[in-house]
Amino acid sequence: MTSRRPGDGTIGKAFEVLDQVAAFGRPVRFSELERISDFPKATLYRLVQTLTSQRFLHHDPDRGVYSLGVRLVRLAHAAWRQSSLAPLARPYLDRLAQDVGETVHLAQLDHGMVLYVDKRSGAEAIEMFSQAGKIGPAYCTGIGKAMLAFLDEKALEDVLPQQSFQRYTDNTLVDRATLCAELGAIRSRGYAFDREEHEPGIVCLAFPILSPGGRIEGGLSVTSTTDRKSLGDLESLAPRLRQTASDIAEEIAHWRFPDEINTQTRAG
Amino acid sequence: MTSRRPGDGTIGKAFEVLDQVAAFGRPVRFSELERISDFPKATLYRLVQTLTSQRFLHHDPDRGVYSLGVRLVRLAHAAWRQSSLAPLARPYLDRLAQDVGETVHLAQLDHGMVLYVDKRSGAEAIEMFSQAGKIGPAYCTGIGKAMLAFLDEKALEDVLPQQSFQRYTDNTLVDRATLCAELGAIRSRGYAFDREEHEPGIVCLAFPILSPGGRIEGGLSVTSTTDRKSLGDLESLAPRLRQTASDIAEEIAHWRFPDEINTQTRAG
DNA sequence: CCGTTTGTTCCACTATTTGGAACTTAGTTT
DNA sequence: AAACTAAGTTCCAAATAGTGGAACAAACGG
Repeated sequence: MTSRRPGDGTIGKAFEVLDQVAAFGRPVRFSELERISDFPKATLYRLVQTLTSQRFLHHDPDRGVYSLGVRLVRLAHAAWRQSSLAPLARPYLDRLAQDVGETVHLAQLDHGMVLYVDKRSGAEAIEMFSQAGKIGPAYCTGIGKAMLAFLDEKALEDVLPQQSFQRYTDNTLVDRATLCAELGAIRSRGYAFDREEHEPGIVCLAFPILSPGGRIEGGLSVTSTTDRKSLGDLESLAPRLRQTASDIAEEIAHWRFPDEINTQTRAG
Repeated sequence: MTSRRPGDGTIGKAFEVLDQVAAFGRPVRFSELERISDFPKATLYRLVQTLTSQRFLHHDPDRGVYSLGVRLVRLAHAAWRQSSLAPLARPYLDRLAQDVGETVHLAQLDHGMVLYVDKRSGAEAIEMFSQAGKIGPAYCTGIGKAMLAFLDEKALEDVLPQQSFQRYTDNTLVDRATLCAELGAIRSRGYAFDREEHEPGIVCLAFPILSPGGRIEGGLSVTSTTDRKSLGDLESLAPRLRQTASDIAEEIAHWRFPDEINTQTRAG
């Protein structure tokens, strides 16, 4: 029913349960889970037991509810640190945000969507939705389109069907053909705009971060509001952004992991 | 060999692999994993394939290395948001940090260790995964001891053997008996100190956050350095801290999740 | 007090995982 | 260039681990 890939067996099922718990966005009863799940009660029960024993779920015995476990936070911290993109890009983001005085985002593609991995808020705090770990659509954000545009044909073929093409504003690109044309333009221009396609009044300029081999490593964007900056104003920041994107790309390419240290067998 | 609980079958094995990748702290070759893993090559291979297909691991084909996948970051964001502690405590942390002008930590217990879930450094802003998700020892930090002291006997029995009792400084409590005595003192006093037990020159004052039922929900601490604040100075902050801890506790107790909204079947 | 809902256990059936071994590449050495 | 070595990938029969219908226990609501 759901998009569980064949061949991922029990492990895939366990992760599906995790996603279902996450989708609730709040602690959840066993019976609630059972209702939305395809699994028979006993099966679901055992999956939940196992996940709880592994601390990927947390069971509050007072309220009888399950929520995502803290071990995820712990692992995610490790994931963030060992990803080559976010930690290396950090100082560059700081400097860029300071220079341009607007909100700056760093993102990666995850399963056809934009996953924000870091953020700097500009002078004024526009409280938009975005924080590390947050996800958003790819087809209607500047940073999303910048990354899509540089996927190879095969990867794009995977990712296009995952776009929901929901209309958020009058400017949202709502079909595949229009999006593909736009991606072509972005590819030849080298960068992408968000022309209020996701939220009215919000515009952005975005660059891809490309490895020397041309593989897409992530995206970088500057976001502003129409009453502060026109698209033309934003475009004048293009050289500064391009430079930062390529600085980050080079940093990643040159990065050699501190060779051969078997570190800890769990410190404490 | 490793502490894989019996009965957690294939799922436990998959998570063990995730931990092993995390322990490297850097992208890792398949052969490196094979070396430290108890699993036969073919088995490990399939586990890694499955985890990669599920985006819990990421495979960089250029370098032939695996790292933790971005899906973890995504799930962790959901975990952080739906945990009752961290999001609810946020405004209280802000205010407390501003008032006391020192670093403030919010933590939970995870597997006998301290898991930091939020932090304020005097003035500066939040960076979620660079700081949240970090772990530290429980037996030699103020916030850790504050939480240990209020565990029930059974839970404490689980957790004490997990302490490494490594000596970090002259003041570190390095055996179970001494620690238990200290926990008793903390229980009757209501709060804990870190008397340079983890790092020389670093002291802290910490309170537990307790549910109405007496269950430990987390811990709250103010950290300073010996040249800025004496233990006595810190202790004078106790009423302020106690208040904040109980405010947070009450917030958690009163929190009723926005009843019965089946939200999205995955937005887009 | 009794019906109802929610959570937990059992166990014969079966599908999935297992891992030794053989087979490719890719990279070195003689 | 042929002969080695190491890393990564595939196969398949045997064994194990997961399945789920159904019965049971506990908690709730009127």
